Amino acid sequence: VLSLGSALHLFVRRLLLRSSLNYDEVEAVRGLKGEMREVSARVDVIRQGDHVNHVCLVADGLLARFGQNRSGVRQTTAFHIAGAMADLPSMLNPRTSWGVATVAATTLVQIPHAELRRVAASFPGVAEAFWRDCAADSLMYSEWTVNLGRRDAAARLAHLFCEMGIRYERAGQGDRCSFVFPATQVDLGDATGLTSVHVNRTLKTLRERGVVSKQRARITVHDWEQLANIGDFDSAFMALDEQSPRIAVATVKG
Amino acid sequence: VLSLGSALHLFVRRLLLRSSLNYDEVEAVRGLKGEMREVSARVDVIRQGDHVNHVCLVADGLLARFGQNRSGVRQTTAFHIAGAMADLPSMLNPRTSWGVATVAATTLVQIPHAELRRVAASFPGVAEAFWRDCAADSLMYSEWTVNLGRRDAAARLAHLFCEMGIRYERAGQGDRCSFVFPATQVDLGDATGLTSVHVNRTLKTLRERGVVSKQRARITVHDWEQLANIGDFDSAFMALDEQSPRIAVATVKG
DNA sequence: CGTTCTATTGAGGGAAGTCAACAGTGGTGG
DNA sequence: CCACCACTGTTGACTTCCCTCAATAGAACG
Repeated sequence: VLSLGSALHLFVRRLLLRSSLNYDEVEAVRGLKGEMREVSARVDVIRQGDHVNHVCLVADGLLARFGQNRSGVRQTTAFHIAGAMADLPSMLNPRTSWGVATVAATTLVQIPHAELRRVAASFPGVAEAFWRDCAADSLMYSEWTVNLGRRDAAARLAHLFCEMGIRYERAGQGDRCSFVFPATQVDLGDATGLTSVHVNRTLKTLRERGVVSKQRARITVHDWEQLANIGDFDSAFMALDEQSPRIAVATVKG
Repeated sequence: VLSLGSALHLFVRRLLLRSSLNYDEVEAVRGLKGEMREVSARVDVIRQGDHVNHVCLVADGLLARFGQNRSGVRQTTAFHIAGAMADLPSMLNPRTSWGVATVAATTLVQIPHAELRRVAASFPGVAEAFWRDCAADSLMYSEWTVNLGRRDAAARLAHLFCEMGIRYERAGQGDRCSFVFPATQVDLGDATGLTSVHVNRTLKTLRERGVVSKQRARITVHDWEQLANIGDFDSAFMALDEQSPRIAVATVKG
């Protein structure tokens, strides 16, 4: 069952992947107040240029952050899985330059900026954790740029599958070789800068080579080694290894 | 003449575009210690996977941050002009997943992470300014993803020129219609995911249409309106407009 | 005054896009 | 409960944008 508490639990888990937080800080994050909201698939949660005063924490489902060109064709710039905060940077600049849409039916928690600011102001360690979270996302954006700029269709898809596999695994939602990723071929095209037709053809060859296949929402990797090779994938960029010690001095309960 | 002081002055100027800092905080940033270093063009300052314990502040010149695919072809993910900190996120994770190279001869200041951490720990407002700086960069990465994924060659180049024009103008280094941007056609290809041959052909048509031209290192925009139109450019993504009030409580001189 | 980048142009090829038709699949309402 | 409809996936034919290879000219630099 989905509750505010379980969503915040996932979020804390995510923060702890990249930050050290003490008991008071974790409790402060877990004490955030927000409003649950259920959204069906393929709905725009935030439109480009919106002025928002809350962030969207994904409790379950999948969100895509996107930009679009003049003719309205979308380019996904990030996927947000359960436990991720879709637009944490909006607490620094409330005018979004991006849009956010649901890929599948999604449960999300809307947390007012004021809540986040209150916690971040009282606990510099939490503010730092938010910063680290944003920085980790930022690395992924750079990697996507490389993916779109310098890899062919098969490599782009393979890279994406590797990335999502690692992310779902790290988030405790499946393992890298079998995970639920409810993106259609259109969605995959939006994320890789390809058309859905070409995604279809490319998936077919990957399937026929016995590398990876997709049944409905489930991705099954039959040969991780080869997939990573095709996708030119090095998990180092995901900032999973080492981290610098925290900067913020610990604060007692505020 | 280039000095540590003038470089830090540019950096403070940059931070103030997106953050509010009080006198003590500005003084703390201006008091950072670092080592000046002159690097000639086309030199790798940081290699992918390096473990660094300092950041590079650009005093003068131009740096490119890049990733590469397996075969070593580079994809530039960001340009860093004077006043920018090339790898500020490395103070959170010292292992870089990217490389940094000089595009032109560049003077940079190497500032130890320890210095930055000291200031950020004493002044949460400065830490927040660093966070905002990273977040603004992050927006640009997303925009580059859109650029590479959903725009053709002419639009990619036009978009890049618009972006750089605005950035140089905001940094007080020229105006959007005439600025020094010492990237070769190869560099432009690395940034736009094109080959230098195709960059050459595309620049030719842009020149012939009277939109923009390039003489050596100088870009001259003859028709901003049309350039922005071709490049599908909306400066809103550069987070220049509004910003949320600061989160960190002001700290007295530490 | 050569050497090495950088810019330019041509010819030909290939990866991905466009257009179009059709087959599954799932949801919904009569 | 079935029929319909919208969405998703699949495939073919043709086109186009960009890449590759190659040759040459111009600029910069020691």
